[in-house]
Amino acid sequence: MEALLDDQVDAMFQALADRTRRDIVRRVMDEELSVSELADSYEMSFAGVQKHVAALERAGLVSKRRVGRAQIARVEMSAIRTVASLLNELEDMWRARVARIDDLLADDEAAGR
Amino acid sequence: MEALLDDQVDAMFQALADRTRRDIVRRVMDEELSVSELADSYEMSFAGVQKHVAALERAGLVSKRRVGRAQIARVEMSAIRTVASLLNELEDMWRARVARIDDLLADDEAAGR
DNA sequence: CAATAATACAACCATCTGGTTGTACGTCAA
DNA sequence: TTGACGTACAACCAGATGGTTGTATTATTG
Repeated sequence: MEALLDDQVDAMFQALADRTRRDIVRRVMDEELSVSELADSYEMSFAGVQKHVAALERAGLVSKRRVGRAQIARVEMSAIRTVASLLNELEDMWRARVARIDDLLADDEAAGR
Repeated sequence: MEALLDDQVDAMFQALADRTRRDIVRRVMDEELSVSELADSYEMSFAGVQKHVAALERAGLVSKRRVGRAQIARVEMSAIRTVASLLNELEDMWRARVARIDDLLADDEAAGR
């Protein structure tokens, strides 16, 4: 397991806390797209979209490769999985807590109420 | 399935994009705690912690119940699961995409390269 | 080489954020 | 009833965010 720095986790959640960036992630997950192809999908300026892609890249959720004069964005699925597992681990903690409480109740029962 | 509004998703990711708030979630998941009990764990002012709890509550990740003069915070696990499933769905999309590409390659193979 | 396309980035702006202090209000204890 | 406790919230501040326009850089095309 990689030890995740708080700064990195902050950046990942922050990057996902914007609907345009979440949409970019979904679109790029479906097929790799250049920054200008992405920009065509949104009302905002090219520079606006470019900044969003840069934010996703800083967070490690997206990477780019140069093809001619285009920069092709692709999703870094491992980073997405990292974020997902942070939340899935909470689910595990929760189940452990519920089990713990159930045990306590069972003990009370066994000890004669 | 509940249709999730972008505003709500924004708020949930945003709430999780702060290390103090993520820590509060973890601590409150382990055991319910009052706002002042929580506040004792952090360097910042009581009001600072109170605002963080309020942000988590606005995002629906935490709820509070009054006990005497204390407000006891508890995690809304269903909301955490909602966020987790948004990311887990991306994993499903990814697997579908990979399968699609594998099929294309298999077709090429079958069609004699 | 000149012109255009795709990108990056600086500078700017309004708004949001994460923190602070101070004040007000409901609840418990003496 | 009077304090003290636990909480909420307003006002304020510095710095981040999400958008804009304008300019510079690099790569392709005629």
